[in-house]
Amino acid sequence: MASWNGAVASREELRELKRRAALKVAARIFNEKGYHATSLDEIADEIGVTKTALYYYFKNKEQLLYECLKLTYDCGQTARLEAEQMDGTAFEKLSHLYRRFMENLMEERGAYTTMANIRALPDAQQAELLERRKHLDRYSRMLIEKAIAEGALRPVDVRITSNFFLGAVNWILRWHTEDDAMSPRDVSSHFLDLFMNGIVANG
Amino acid sequence: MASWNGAVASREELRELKRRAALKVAARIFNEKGYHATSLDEIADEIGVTKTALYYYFKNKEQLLYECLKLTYDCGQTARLEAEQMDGTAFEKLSHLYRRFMENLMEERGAYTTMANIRALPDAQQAELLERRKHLDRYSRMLIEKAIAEGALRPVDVRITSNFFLGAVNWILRWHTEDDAMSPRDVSSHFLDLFMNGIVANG
DNA sequence: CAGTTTATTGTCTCATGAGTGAAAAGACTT
DNA sequence: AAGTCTTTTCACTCATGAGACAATAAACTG
Repeated sequence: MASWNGAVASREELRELKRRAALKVAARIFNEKGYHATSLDEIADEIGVTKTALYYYFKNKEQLLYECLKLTYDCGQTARLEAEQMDGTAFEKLSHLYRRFMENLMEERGAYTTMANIRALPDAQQAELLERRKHLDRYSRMLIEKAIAEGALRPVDVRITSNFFLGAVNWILRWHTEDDAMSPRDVSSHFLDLFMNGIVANG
Repeated sequence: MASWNGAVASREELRELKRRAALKVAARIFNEKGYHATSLDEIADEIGVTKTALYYYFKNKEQLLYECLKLTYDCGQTARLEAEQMDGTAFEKLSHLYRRFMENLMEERGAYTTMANIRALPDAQQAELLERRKHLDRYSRMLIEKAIAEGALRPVDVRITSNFFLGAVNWILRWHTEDDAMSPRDVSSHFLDLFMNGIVANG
């Protein structure tokens, strides 16, 4: 690959752009083959610089992982804040939360959804990410419960349902690439439809 | 942990039991933190032996990975063979395939569903596993298409639907532990129900 | 275009963890 | 209880990849 990118911008902006680009490349490879299987040399090669250059932008490899994982929860948080501001039923909020979460993940292209590797991080960062995950999870479960109470959803097991859908969502970044035939919007619509309505024919 | 296990059996049997036990431990840790993040020392420690002892049972670390991944497709294959032998609609076969695949995975406890790490294997083994995955995938997509033609399923996008459900299934081994409150049978029933019927209240 | 800051590289160290080989410990014969 | 397998360990090597540091190159000042 060539080098960083051809955009024209100020110093600070350029630096930020390069950081972003690096994060994006890192996230893509992490999603493809996993954090531990990815070497910094590999990421650097693909950008077109040497490993050492990466250290000018990131403290270390963990920092790269941390920021990718953080982006995952930024995507979730953005979606949650939007949902919280909506007025409407719990069902509508839940739909919005999930749809936007998926769209954000696919559009961002810098997120890494495999939480298993969180263990590689220092305790403080681990705790922060776990807390953010919990927060998102609590909100989503609360909405499911409310939507059941509303009568919009049938009385499913909240834990299982949550694990079911989260698994499907976490897997998206493994198979959906930037140049996929289907847009993030279409994928998330379809996923939401499958989640809400299942696949059996009605009636 | 103590050592291998207290069963009484013949030489050959004992050896096989130990192999199995090791595989089970390895798979659990792989599912927890990923293949590359797991050291042989760690696996050995948890069994109660030294790393070198593992080499008496397995050629190398790759072999361990290979056998865990292979078990995943053994689970799928068993389910497929059962489904193929059934008589009934494509819908019924599809249900059976998925249900048994999930149950087998959870009961087996030696499978590792993260195909990303397949790259760590030699080409021949990679090809074999990819072929087996393809086979399972083809069969499952064919059943979905047939079930749509039957009118049992609505006309969903087969690729997206398949990715959706497989993601959810692949994630199971990450959160379902042997001593989970819910049995494999219950989890798979619930998953199948969610997949088939979605979560919105009918009518 | 000399001087200063920013960005990148080349070379090196060092830790970790996979894999080896020889020795020891257990178990099983006769 | 000496002798032979089988199983496990101890002590080592060796490759890989993260990270440090000093030296260059590029870009921006006045």
